[in-house]
Amino acid sequence: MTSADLPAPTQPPVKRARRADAERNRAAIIEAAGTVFAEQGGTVDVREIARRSGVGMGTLYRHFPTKDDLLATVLEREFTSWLTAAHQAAEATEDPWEALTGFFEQTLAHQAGNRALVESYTATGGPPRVCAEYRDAFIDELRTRCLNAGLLRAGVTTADLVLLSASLSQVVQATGDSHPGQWRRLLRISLDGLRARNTEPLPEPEPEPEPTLHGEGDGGGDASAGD
Amino acid sequence: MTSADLPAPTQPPVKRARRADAERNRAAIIEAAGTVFAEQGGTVDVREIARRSGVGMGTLYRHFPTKDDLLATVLEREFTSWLTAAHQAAEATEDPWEALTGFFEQTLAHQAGNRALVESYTATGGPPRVCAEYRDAFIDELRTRCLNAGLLRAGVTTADLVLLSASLSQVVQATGDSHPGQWRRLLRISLDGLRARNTEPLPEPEPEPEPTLHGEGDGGGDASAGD
Amino acid sequence: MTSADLPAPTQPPVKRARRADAERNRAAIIEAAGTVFAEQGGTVDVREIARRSGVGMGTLYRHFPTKDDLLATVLEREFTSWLTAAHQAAEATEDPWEALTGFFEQTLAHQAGNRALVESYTATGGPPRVCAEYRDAFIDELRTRCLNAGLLRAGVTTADLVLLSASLSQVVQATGDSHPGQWRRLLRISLDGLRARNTEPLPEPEPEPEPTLHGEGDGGGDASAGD
Amino acid sequence: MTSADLPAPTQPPVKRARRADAERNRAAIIEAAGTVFAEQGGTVDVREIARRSGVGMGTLYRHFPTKDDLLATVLEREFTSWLTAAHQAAEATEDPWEALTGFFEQTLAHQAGNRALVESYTATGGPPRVCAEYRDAFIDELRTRCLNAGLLRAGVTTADLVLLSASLSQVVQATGDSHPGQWRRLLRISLDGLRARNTEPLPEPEPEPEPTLHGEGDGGGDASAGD
DNA sequence: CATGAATGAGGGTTCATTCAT
DNA sequence: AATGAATGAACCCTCATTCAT
Repeated sequence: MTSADLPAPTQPPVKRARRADAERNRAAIIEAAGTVFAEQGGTVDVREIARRSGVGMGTLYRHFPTKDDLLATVLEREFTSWLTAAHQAAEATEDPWEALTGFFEQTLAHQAGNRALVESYTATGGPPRVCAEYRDAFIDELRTRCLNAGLLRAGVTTADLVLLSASLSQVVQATGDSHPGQWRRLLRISLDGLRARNTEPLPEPEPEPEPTLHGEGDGGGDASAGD
Repeated sequence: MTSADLPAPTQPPVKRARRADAERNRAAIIEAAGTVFAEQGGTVDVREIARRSGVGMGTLYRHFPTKDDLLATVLEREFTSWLTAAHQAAEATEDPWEALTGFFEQTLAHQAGNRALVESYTATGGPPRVCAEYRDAFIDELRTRCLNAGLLRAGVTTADLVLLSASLSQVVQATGDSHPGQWRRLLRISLDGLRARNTEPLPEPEPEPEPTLHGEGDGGGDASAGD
Repeated sequence: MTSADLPAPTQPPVKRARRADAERNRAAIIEAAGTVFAEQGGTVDVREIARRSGVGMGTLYRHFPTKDDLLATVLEREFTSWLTAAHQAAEATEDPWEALTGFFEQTLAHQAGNRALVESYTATGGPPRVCAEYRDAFIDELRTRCLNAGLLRAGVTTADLVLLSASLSQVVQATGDSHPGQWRRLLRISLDGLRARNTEPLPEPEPEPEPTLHGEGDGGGDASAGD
Repeated sequence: MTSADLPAPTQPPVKRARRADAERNRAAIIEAAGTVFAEQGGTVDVREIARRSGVGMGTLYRHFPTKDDLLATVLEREFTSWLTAAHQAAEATEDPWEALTGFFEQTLAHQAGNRALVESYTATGGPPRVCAEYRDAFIDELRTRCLNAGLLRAGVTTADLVLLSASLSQVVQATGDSHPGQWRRLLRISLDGLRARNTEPLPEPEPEPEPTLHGEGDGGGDASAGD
């Protein structure tokens, strides 16, 4: 993933001299911000992040013109890395249902204890569009595999699955300290509700009010839990 | 302007009047706070509440020494009123499963759009102990009825149901504006996962880590979603 | 100027209790701000003003929601008090030309050393509309008196006089420390150029570009130096 | 990317190249700064200047140890070039009064729209000494020509003329957008006040207070508007 | 020497809480 | 007891200047 993987024998390693340092700072900021946002949520003092990154305020603001930009960046990275890992895990799993289960397990384990991440589900904006698209595509894949294998309840949409994961994430968050592991029970229950043996039709989703902002809504594969 | 202007010849003169006045103020504050917290969440400016209650800051702080105290009081009241209504509805319903379903429906309908209430699930603290106990007792009743009727999955605990309701509440909140009604699908899925036909055993809850703060947890009927 | 001047025997002196204090603070803020703005211009730290007023930041911002509001208020007050004094002096002066001269003298003496005031001529916005109108009306009066007495050069507009005063104010400012009194010479020169014995016609003012904001422009009595 | 890539066999090798490069940078900085300062005044972000010059911050600060130094340099250059042009124009004009008039016209036309230049009249410091001397000498020349031709009012000093030009410059600035051309009227008025037909003596300049900083001021040929 | 990233002291503004009236 | 003005510690962000590369 880093350019270290690519041999660059004939190129002058110039011009990236300062960039290296800056990149390290940027990384440090993102990492510190990730930690701090996860621990304390999106309302932390920016100074705290600067302090923990070991950089000055100016550096922080050079890299991220706004606190919200920083938060968005951090969330996007966490989203992406989570999705990547989840995707790989799912592809490595033969059994479709096991893949679905594993996805949820991984998701919840990953998001437990990340306050900012969970906050992002409630906050306006939600995950960045790109992530959401990627996520939806991936989840849709899982869904299709399970459907084709006759394992998934008829009528379950991608949006349902997305919402379910978001919903359970918040449970993980809420129970994280006092009842760790409790969420596995809920997950099992929900997944059992998704099994094909549940033949009752699901209630039709009401038509969306005004598609003012979110230009989705094809009725079948809709998603986007977080906005 | 004060009720002191009104002579109250036959009654113990001043004290009562004050009391009444104070009580009215307290009620006004709680009502306004309820509205405002529901609309804008727990981060609103206290002034907004004072303004809408028609009382001064001093009065507000006389009744509630802290913003958090006010919030806790408001939440407790909303919790209680919700539980009372839910309880009555449940008692009026013959069919146990219908009672359970109705409870969830009512809960989610009630909590949709109450930002502070939903926030309270994530925030440390959660609902006050008294409420939690009441709630747990009530839900346990629902659970037992369904169990006895052979409708509820074996091994489902009160805590599971509590968590489920909290979890779905957050979904309602998050999807409220963009996908209203979407939550009914999730609810159906979850409830189907709770049906007795699901015979797989649920994962055992791990033993609690350190009962540092919340001294509950009898192992079987434990609950308390919000801490 | 204070309500102490008005006897209020039959009214309850209630309800202004806190107001008195607040009013004193407000006055203190305005006075301190006046001083500080005059000394250092409009860029001073708000904290400095708070310090010199003896109030906290919150108090300052309670009275003036924005630094600019404070500045505007201060400027308006200074404008008004200056105009009032100038008006009275002019009315007390028989000779029209002497009235005009006195007005300029008073203006310049008053504005010498007030950085913020002079800055306001250059800054966008200028004096508040009301002040400008009052000022223009007053200057127009002076102008008419001189014209009727056959003392003022034909074709001189109110706007000319307004501009002249603004212009000389800046000279006073610029020369204040090093060449005090120097401005009197310029003033004399300018006034002599305004005398009726100068019979050459003045260049026509070009038509205004776009009357986007300032709804003036009757061609004859136009004014508004500061925008 | 540097000129070091170009071999310069027949010349003293490196040093000159550096010098040339540095000189080009310096010129670029000054030019960009001139534009930016003129457009936005002396408070612009130094980065803007660096960006427009195409040099890094370090280079900029190597050439000008302080933002103020850069500003001073820019102003000095603009002053000088303006004076040079004005001087030439004046020398090419036969009629002394026309020369004087032309000087003012040119000055005002030149300084209209140069925010920093006009700001410099109000700011402490003013134009650098050298410029002031040159300017004073030149204006004194104009003055003498007019005096000798019997066109200029008796007692008018160089300082008066300097101040007048500064004063009118600010008017131009202030009215530039809303009332363009308005300043010509004021200029005419002032010049008419300078004509020899005005025989009233001008008020004596008060003796200077303390020649703390600016050791000029012989009473007759004094000048220096900007401090 | 050039570069541009880093620094950090402010600057304007908000808001939970206190306190004089 | 009620009022609402006062408080001041934070908060987010900017920008002149320095410094490692």
